[in-house]
Amino acid sequence: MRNPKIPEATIIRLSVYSRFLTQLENKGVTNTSSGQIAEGVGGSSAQVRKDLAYFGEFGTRGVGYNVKDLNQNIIKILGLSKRWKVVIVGAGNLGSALTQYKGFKERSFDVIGVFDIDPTRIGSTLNGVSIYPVSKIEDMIKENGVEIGIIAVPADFAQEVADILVKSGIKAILNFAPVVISVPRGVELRNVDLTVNLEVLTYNIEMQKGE
Amino acid sequence: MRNPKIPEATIIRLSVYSRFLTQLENKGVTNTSSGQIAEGVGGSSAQVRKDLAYFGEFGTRGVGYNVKDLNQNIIKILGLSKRWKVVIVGAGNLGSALTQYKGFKERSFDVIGVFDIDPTRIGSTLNGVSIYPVSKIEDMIKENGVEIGIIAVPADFAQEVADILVKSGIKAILNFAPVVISVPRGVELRNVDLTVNLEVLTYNIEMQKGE
DNA sequence: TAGATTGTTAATCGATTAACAATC
DNA sequence: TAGATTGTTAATCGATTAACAATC
Repeated sequence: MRNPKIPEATIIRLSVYSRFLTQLENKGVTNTSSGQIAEGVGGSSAQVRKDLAYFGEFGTRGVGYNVKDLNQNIIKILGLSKRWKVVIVGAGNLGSALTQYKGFKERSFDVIGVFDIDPTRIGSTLNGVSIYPVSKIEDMIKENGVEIGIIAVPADFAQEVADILVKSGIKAILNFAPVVISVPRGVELRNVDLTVNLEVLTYNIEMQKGE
Repeated sequence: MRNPKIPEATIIRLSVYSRFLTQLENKGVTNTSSGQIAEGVGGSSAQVRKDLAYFGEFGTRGVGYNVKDLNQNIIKILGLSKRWKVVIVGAGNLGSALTQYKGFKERSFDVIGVFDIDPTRIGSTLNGVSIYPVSKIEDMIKENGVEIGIIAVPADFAQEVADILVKSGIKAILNFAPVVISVPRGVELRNVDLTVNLEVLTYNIEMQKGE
């Protein structure tokens, strides 16, 4: 294993570095440094170099990094040099917004189907993506080799949906429902928790006042 | 300062504990233990006790915790015993979904206005919340003492919107735009990064394959 | 009392930061 | 060569885990 326990925080930062490098590329910048990247993403240059060092040597001492090269390397590390098929379960407000979110396509994610239980929604399309009944999830995943599922249903149904996704062979789940769900080992799970994020803010606001 | 550097991870977990305790309350459960909470949220009992210990003694040795009491204490810690006014900037798909998101109200957040630059959107309402022109942000924040702003505009406009919010006296910002924005010290900032979350998943999927 | 479970301390683990030799 | 910046090691810092005395 050439992988000595890489912090998750490092992976998150690599993703942010990559986005920043893409910005530089678009501006026509060809060369950069750990200092410039750090400034662009709000970190330290030592941390940028450390994060990159887990995966190899991408720069030139005394010179810095080639923007395009480095970005391609990070994209490769993150697994984004291929396109990923994604299904979204829940075609409510949030599910619909996510389905139509342009940022996913730019970063190599293709939403190929949305699923709902509401018969009035089924059959219509969102930005060219069809809404199917939940009963079709398994076929869709198996026939297309879908590896990522997004859960955007109310909390009460989230575990049930997770179970369907797992049974269908999904590899990873991004959960937006405000509830803790459990999946077997081997299935990756991340939670995007909208209220938790706001609550960290309110805690911090109150702390400031109290100081 | 009776606040010896509390890890942000602790605050995030407290928010999740609180949600779990609310579930228990709704089921009519009156008493619980650090072990039960840990099981419910996928952590360890030692960590639950440690997290709570930063703020006081909420349990009884040999007995456990009173569900309602503990939840109220955590809610107080997080600053949620009052209601918070929130404005959302951006009435596109994501901003609209967030405006109509029911989970916020349940956790003491009231969205009192949405702002956009698109004249065709301005004047209509989303779930009873009016869409105003961006030029009205400052008045709205100042007149209502709004403390939290949510950014749901494209990346290119995010910094500009952040500047407006800051200038209007906002205390905290939740940023959904996929770009690093900067705010002065004293303004809290958190980022909810949709693509970064997917990219951590793809990295992990690829890692598993490689092992 | 015996059993259970907290609150807290100490030990461990892991991540970040600082420093600097290597080298372009 | 002198200046710049990387890659890497060692030092520091912080968070988690384990253990257990306190006590209901």
